[in-house]
Amino acid sequence: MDVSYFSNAQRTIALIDVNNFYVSCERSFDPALKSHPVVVLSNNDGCIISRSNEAKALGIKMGEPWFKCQELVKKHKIKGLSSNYALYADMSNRVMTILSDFSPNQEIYSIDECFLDLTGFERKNILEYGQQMRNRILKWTGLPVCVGVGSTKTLAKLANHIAKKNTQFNGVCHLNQLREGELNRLFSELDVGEVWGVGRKLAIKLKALDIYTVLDLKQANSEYMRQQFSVVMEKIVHELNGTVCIELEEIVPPRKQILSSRSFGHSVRDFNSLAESISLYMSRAAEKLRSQQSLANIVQVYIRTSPFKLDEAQYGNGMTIPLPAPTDDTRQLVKVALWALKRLYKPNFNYAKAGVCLSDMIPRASAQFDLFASEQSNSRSTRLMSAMDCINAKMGRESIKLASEGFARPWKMKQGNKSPNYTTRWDQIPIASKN
DNA sequence: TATCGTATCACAC
DNA sequence: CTAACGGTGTGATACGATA
Repeated sequence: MDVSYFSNAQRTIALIDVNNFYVSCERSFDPALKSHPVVVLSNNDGCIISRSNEAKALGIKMGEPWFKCQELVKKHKIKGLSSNYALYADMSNRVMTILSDFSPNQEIYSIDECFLDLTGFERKNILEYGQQMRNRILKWTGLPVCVGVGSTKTLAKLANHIAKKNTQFNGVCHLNQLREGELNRLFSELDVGEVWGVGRKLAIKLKALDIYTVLDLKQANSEYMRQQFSVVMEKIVHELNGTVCIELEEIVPPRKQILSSRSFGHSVRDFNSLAESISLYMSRAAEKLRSQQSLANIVQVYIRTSPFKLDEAQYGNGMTIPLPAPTDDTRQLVKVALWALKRLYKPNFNYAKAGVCLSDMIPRASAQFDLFASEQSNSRSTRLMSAMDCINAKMGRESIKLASEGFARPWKMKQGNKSPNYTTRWDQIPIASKN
C-alpha cells in the first residue's frame, strides 16, 4: 500500500549542515589555515563565532570575547580571522544550489544549513545519497558537510549532530535505519540540551524534573510537558517521536522586522558621529526593505553606552515612531530616524552602539497611496530609490548614497584580520603561485 | 470579555 | 600602543489598556 495517501504518512527529512562553516570557508581558499587551529570573529573582532575542531579541542568556547583568549592564542598559535560575510554568503549560495538538485523540496534554514524532503526516496539508497551530497559539495566548494536523516525536522537535526560527533557514521546518519536498541542507546547518551529548541534555561528546568537525556524527553508525557512548559515543548516531544509538528517551509516569508545595528570600533560622544551611523544603518535597512518589496509603518531608533564599562556613566534609550504613511524611501526613513536621534541624544556619554529597526510592514503591492502626497511625488520617490539600488547593485555598494551617511566614519568597526573577498571581487583574487 | 499592543524572555545560528 | 565583549530574527507569554 502506498502510505503517502495519508497526511500522517511517515516522512523522510534530511538536514545538511556545513561543519564549522565560517572557518571552513576561510580554509577552502587558504589551505595554509588547515594546519592551524582557526577561529572566526564577530564584528569588531569582538567574539568568537566559528571554531575549527582543533580550536574546540583546545577549550576555546563559542561566543568568548577574543581578547580574553589571548593566552591560549599565543600558546597554541591560534589564528583569529575577522568575519568576511560577503565570502560566506557567496559560499552559502553555492552549497544551497548544489543541494537543491537532490530534492524538489528544500528549506534553506540558515546560512549553512538546509532541510531536504526525501519522502518517497528509495529507503536503502538514502545513506548513499547522503554520501553523494557530501562528495559533490566537497568537490565543488571544498566545504565539509554532514547529513542527518529522520522523520521530522527535530530528528533530522539530532541525526546531524550524531553524524558530526561519531566518526563511525562517516558523515551521514539515518535514524530510521538504526535498530531500536541502538537508537535508544544513542539518545540516552545525548544531553537533553542538544535537542533543537532546548536552550540553556529549558535544559536546567528539564533536569529539575529528572529529564536529563534526549531519551528521557522523548519518553516524557507530552500533555504534562505542555502544562509544565509550553506548546513548544509539547511539539518537541511529538517531533522526537516521529510526529511532524514543524513543517518544511520552502517559501521564505518576508521579514516581519528589519534591524540594522552595530557596535562602534571606538566609542563616540558627539551627535554628528551618531547621526552618520544611524543614517548608514537606516540606508542598509531600507535597501533590505525594498529588496523584499515591503513598505514599513514603524521606525525604531536606539543608542546606548557599553554595558561592559562598569566604571563609566550608563545611558541607553530608544524611540518608536509610527509613520504617517508606509514607505521604503531612504530619505524619508533617515529623516525620521534623525529626528528621533535628536530627542534621544544626551551629551557627555561614551556611546558604544546604535541601531534602527523597521517593522509593521505591508507588501508594496497592497500599498495605498498617501492621501497627503501627490501621486507624482510618490512615483518620483519610487523611481529614485530603484535607480539608487540599480547603481549600487551594478557598481558596488555605496557607489551612491546619502551624504548624511558620512565619509570619515570615526566610529567604523574594527576588522584587523579580514581575508580577501575571493569570490566577489576580481581585484582581491590572489595571483596563482607556481607550485 | 475579547482583543490589542508592548515588553520580556528564550532560542537559534 | 592600548583597550577590547555580535548581529538578526522568530515565537510565546504576561499583563495592562482598550473597545
